[in-house]
Amino acid sequence: MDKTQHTELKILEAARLVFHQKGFNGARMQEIADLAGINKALLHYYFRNKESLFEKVFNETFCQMASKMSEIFLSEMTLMSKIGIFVNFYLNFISRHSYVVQFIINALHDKPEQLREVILKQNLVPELLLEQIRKQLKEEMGLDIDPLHVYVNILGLVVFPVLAKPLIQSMFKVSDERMETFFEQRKKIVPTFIENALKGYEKDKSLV
Amino acid sequence: MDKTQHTELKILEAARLVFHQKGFNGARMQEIADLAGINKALLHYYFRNKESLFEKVFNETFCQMASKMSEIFLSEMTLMSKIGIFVNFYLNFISRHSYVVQFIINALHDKPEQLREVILKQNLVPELLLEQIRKQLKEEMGLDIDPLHVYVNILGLVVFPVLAKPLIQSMFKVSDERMETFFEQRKKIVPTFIENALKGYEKDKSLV
DNA sequence: TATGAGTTTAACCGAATGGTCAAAATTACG
DNA sequence: CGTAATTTTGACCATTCGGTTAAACTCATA
Repeated sequence: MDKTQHTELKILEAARLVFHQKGFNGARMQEIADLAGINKALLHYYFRNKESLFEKVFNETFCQMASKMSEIFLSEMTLMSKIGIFVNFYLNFISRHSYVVQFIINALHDKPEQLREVILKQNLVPELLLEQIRKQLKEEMGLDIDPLHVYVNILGLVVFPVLAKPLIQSMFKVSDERMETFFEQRKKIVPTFIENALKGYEKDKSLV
Repeated sequence: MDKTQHTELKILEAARLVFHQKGFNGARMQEIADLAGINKALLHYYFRNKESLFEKVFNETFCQMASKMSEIFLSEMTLMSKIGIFVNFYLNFISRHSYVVQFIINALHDKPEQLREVILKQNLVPELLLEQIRKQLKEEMGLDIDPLHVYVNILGLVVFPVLAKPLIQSMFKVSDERMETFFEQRKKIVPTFIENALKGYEKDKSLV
């Protein structure tokens, strides 16, 4: 059937918008129904309840993020190229989907378990990603650093400014326009920052 | 009267706990009342409504964070010493108050305006902080980098891992104990990472 | 001890919200 | 076309939740 798929898609799209912006607690089933242009009862006809609808949206969103991350970091390039591409891609992606990261972090904060089943169901193997980074750190830069720290550093430099955007803006009176150039600048600054940092480790390898 | 202050403090303490962990939407006035060991009506006797109670908690929490940041970065030390101390202090503080950052970010996401009045009321001048960093970058390291980028980088490296703790743990199957040593390691890794990165810029000052 | 302001409580209210149900509309199909 | 299955709707329900009210209790003080 075509029509039922169409409504289901419309519901999911509406749910995505509302859940991303307001989170589980802030979202209203009525608002999702309205946005999808349907009756609230129909919402429950397609998705048993709020939880299951939220779960669908969460899985979908998380997979989208995670698969792109894997794709980049498991590809055939130098580590520094990957980092450059990653930073660039995510700063673009996130500015168009600014709620996504906060959505994921909040969802996981409330229900940390829900991630493992997604990972299993989607055959994601995050450990491979770390192993790949470790290998490239060693082979390309002669570094014996814990890849998790490096990975978390990269994510932090990219993701945090997006999360903290409202904080930064109202704290330092940054206009929307200047904020946009700020993010644009980071596409260059962050990769250089990371490269400098990693190259600095080569000289003294003492620290873990 | 002593008794009234006592109840007010008990309320604020309870409200802090609940709001920090569950946010505005997730928090229930009843739960706060229970935790404070009082009647729900008494809650509204001391604080007009949920919003005003939340605002109190938010202001208090934010000021606590911000004032310590200012204190460190406006003190008389080299920039690198400040960074070391900052990283150390916040990794300790945050691990004991793990919800605080997420609480602030979420609150600001929902109501970005509420920050400015806090800043004004508390006489915080965030611009001074940036100016100080700019000056020290220039004088101590010969760098002409936008201090906002540097500041955001520092925050990102410290704060993001805390926000993403549940993500990291379930994604890479990290045990609670290993997570604790992970944060402990960062007290050394992050300052070195930043120092390396900044020193790397000295060689080619081309980038913004 | 009587008074009155300040404090605390139990009971209650109205609106919002997630969810249900039975009937109506639409579609699939023999 | 007729009938059964699927899809959609409006009305409705139970519960939760923020907030109110009026009465009761506490306690300082005159």
